[in-house]
Amino acid sequence: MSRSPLSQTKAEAKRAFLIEQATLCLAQKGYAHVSLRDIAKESGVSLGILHYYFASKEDLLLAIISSYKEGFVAELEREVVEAPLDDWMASFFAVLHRSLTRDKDQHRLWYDLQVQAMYVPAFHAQVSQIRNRLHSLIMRMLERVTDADGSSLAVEKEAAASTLYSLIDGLFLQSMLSESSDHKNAISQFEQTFPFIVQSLFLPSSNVHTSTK
Amino acid sequence: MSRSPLSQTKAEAKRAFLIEQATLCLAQKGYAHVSLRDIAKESGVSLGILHYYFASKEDLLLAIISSYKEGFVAELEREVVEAPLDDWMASFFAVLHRSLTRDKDQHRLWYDLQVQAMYVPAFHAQVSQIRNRLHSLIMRMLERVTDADGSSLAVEKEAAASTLYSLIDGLFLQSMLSESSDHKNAISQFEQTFPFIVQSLFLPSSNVHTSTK
DNA sequence: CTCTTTTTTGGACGATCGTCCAAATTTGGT
DNA sequence: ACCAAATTTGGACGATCGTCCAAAAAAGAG
Repeated sequence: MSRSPLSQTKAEAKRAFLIEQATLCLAQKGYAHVSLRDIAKESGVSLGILHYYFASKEDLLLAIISSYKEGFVAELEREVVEAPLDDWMASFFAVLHRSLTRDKDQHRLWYDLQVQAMYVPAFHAQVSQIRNRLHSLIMRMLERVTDADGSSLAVEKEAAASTLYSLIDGLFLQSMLSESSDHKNAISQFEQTFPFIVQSLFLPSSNVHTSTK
Repeated sequence: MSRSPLSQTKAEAKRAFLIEQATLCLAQKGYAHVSLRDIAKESGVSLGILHYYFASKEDLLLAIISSYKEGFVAELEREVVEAPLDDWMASFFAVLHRSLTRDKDQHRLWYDLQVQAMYVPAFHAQVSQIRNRLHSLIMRMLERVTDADGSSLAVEKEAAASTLYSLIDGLFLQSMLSESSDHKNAISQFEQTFPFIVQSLFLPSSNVHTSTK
């Protein structure tokens, strides 16, 4: 009889391990310069294993993107939801700043995958799904703030969340691109302008917290 | 005697032609999926030609990036500088909107090259140079507006230009990523929020034109 | 232990990559 | 027309890619 009901969890665990290792390898070298042999060597397994757990390289990439969603986005959702409501913008900025400096390679990989999704249609659905989750995450955060302190948005919720998302995306990209030359400068500008722009999304008549300390 | 003084211009013309064809091919397939044979076939020349005019593939890529700078950025500079000062935001948005819909593949390539520059150090200098030009372009535009209608910026020029750059970058990326699903939605949100955010960069006491029509 | 199933290995396969070069061709000065 | 330089060709080279597979090794049920 089949042993799959018992060994299935073990197989999935190994599959998850391989996805994790592959993500690390991919974050280091980038989509264009990584090979299945790199991933296999980095994971300490043979090359054939990857084709045993994943049908093809494209299959592995899709699993990596999906895993990235469950990891990074879930963590971000938890941190944002659990963030204190008083001085929320400071804590929100702190989350972004910490993620930007600590998980730099992960974010670089995220932009890489997004760009690849523009060329490879097979990646488009997964990437779009993550972006939708991030978009709704930002929108829920905005709702949470407006509900708490009675403030209101200057534009409709969808537009405000979309704008804030684009701004954060652009600021992250800028901060990562200016690596050695003026990285700290970009970070400080990030810190200076981010709360300012966010504040402008709200109506000036409301009592929004703007402190960043 | 060497004929180089005369044929040099001809050689440079062919070099420029190859760069142009290579840019087109690269914009279609993306950095990760393009080969020198693709470029050669698309250009109607043999493979060896590319190594006759370019030392290596990396050399060709650098030439492409440099050519991209001279093309797109120069055009943008001309259009922005020549833009009318009255209702400047409307014309500025029009330039961005038209470039976003017409030169879509070019912009996609630009994000691709920026991401690759994060992995390949050899590309970093050229990409950073273009970004600096775009940054100063935005800053000059802001200066031009403030000088003309006597308004003033809410934050320092550097920070304002940096923020505006990041916002445009993020909006472009968002608009391109949401291709078939809600592309027009992203465009309309772009149109709705962009002048709003730009306006918030200026002090509310000034008489800034906010119309987008 | 025995046997079936699952897992893993190491290598082979054809395709394609960037690179390189000798020979053929074209070009332009004299 | 002649010749030397510049240009172009087509193919070869080794390396590496994703894919695939037969056989060995490991694992668990009986």
